[in-house]
Amino acid sequence: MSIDPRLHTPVYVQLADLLRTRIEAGELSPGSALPSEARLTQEHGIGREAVRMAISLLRSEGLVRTVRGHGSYVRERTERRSIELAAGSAAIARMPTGVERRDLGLDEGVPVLEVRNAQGEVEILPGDETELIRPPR
Amino acid sequence: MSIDPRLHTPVYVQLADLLRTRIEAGELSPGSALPSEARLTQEHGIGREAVRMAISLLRSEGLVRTVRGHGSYVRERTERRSIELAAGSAAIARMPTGVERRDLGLDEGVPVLEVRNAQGEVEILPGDETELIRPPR
DNA sequence: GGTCATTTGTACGTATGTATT
DNA sequence: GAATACATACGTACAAATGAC
Repeated sequence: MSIDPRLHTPVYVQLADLLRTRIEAGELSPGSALPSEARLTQEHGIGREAVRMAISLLRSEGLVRTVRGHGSYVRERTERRSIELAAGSAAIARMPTGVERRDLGLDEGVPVLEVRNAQGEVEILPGDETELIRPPR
Repeated sequence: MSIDPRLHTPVYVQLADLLRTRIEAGELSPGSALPSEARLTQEHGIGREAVRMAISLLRSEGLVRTVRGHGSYVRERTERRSIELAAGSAAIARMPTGVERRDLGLDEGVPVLEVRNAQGEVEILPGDETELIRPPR
């Protein structure tokens, strides 16, 4: 599997597709490190910007987590706590603000659930650790 | 309000903060166009990459939508359809795959709701047009 | 603590491609 | 076709975080 700059598909998308395939195949397993930017740059003969855009794309999909000065890692599947949606409550999904992301310790590419109960009280829940349920009657 | 490259905060974050403030103040109202990349570059005396990173940040927060060859626009608040979470169902929030984004016509920075009913059937709903509710008893 | 190598982050410049008007 | 605007992609340089020693 290789990258061809002459194709219609942008180089960075080709690299993202390639890495995503390796992740989904389990070749890059949850928790394991992606090759460094330098390695990806050299091995595929492309520029660093294309490499960074590819990884940024995977981050925004919630597949990858990047630690500055350390590397990028395949995100592990988190445990989800089941939260019961109470009668008279409503929930929406949206991206967190910068403040919310810091407060909740959310990775990039992770939405939040905003739940509003019958009293109008709002709660913000981390999207990757929450499952909203309504119990069977 | 101005941008100072000497501050600890990166230039692109400063610009994003500045634009976000103007959006939240209503100075840049929903549907209206942000200044072009060229204008922002000139007016703030910064490079184009910093401008693009700022807008990219706002996009990932779901605040802004960018149309190639046209410009970037403040995203309008969409109407939300209320969907009842059925008994025995569960819902999670996550980012869409590339395919899902195209199929649902989602802007960047918009998550999906993945609802699984008691029969195990899965439905993917656009996060910016959906509100999950459980009716009052 | 301090230094070093590694790795990602920020920021600039330049050039060309592609979509819209 | 022309003008405008965003997208892709290269190169360069330096800053900042991390881990190893």
